[in-house]
Amino acid sequence: MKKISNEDSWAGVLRDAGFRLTMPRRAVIRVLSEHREGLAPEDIRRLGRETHPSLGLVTVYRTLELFENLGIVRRIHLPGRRHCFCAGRDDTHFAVCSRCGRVTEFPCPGTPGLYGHVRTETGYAPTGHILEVSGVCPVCARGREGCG
Amino acid sequence: MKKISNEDSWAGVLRDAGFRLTMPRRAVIRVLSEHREGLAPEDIRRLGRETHPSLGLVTVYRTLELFENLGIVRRIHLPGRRHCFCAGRDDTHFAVCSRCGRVTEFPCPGTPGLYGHVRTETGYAPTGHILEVSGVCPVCARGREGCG
DNA sequence: ATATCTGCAAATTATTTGCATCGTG
DNA sequence: CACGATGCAAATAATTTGCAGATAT
Repeated sequence: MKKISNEDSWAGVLRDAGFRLTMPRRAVIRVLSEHREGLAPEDIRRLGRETHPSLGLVTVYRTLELFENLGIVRRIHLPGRRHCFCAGRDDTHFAVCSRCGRVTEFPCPGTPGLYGHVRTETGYAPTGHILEVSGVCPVCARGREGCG
Repeated sequence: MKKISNEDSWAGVLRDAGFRLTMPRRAVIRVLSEHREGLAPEDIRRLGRETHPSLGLVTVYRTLELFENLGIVRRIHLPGRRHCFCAGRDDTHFAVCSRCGRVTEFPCPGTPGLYGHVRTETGYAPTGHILEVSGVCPVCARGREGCG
């Protein structure tokens, strides 16, 4: 019994939402599926051209925006200024390796405690949150050569 | 006994770190002290010109970078793409009002639980984190006119 | 006095838009 | 076939750099 791959599952999300499964989108899906680190739009275009040589940067931007809206790609807010993107559902969070840039998803530790804390401290009624943890990934912690 | 104002305290940080307290920097400090919402560099320049008419956008960028490095100003990563800046120490977090954009600092709810969770789930050794909570601020929750 | 800081103009980088064409459903 | 999607070129927005002159200490 074949396990449904990440790529197949994304294709399903696209179709279910009424969007077409085109070659450029396939290329972007493949790139994001095969990489575990945050990628800038320009990186995605370059890597995507390995399988779809005519892939344009504009299409990458549009595809990322679409995938972000569909909840299957996440924008990463690195300490610096450039936005990166990564495969990931929008109910999870990311750990970002400060050595190699690898990104790993982890489930939300739970909001009740946090939201109660915020309500007490600020009076706000919380509705959502962004959480990113930076640290050293297992590969970098073990070997000296890192994982990049 | 006069309470040390935010502005005086910032001036102290600057001097202690060996930087000069110039008019443009005073202007930026004043703007950030007087506003409780995230401001884009362009906003800061416009508001800063009320007291220092020759304030340039480039200087605003450089000042924000300096203040961020000194740990007295924080970059806010809004859902969209534009970076905003806000007064705040770097050991706190922000609640951002989704209605009026007001930003309120709150103390970190504590990292041990979170970091243990991340370690278990990902194997990463956490060293820091970004946390932003979105919600409705008390002013917007009460009146209909919001606070903007 | 003098090294830091500033502001302008211009360069660079990031992102969006217009439009003719292409390709999926 | 029809409409959504693409890619290019160009427009716009965001940020950085070079440098001559101003200014805090």
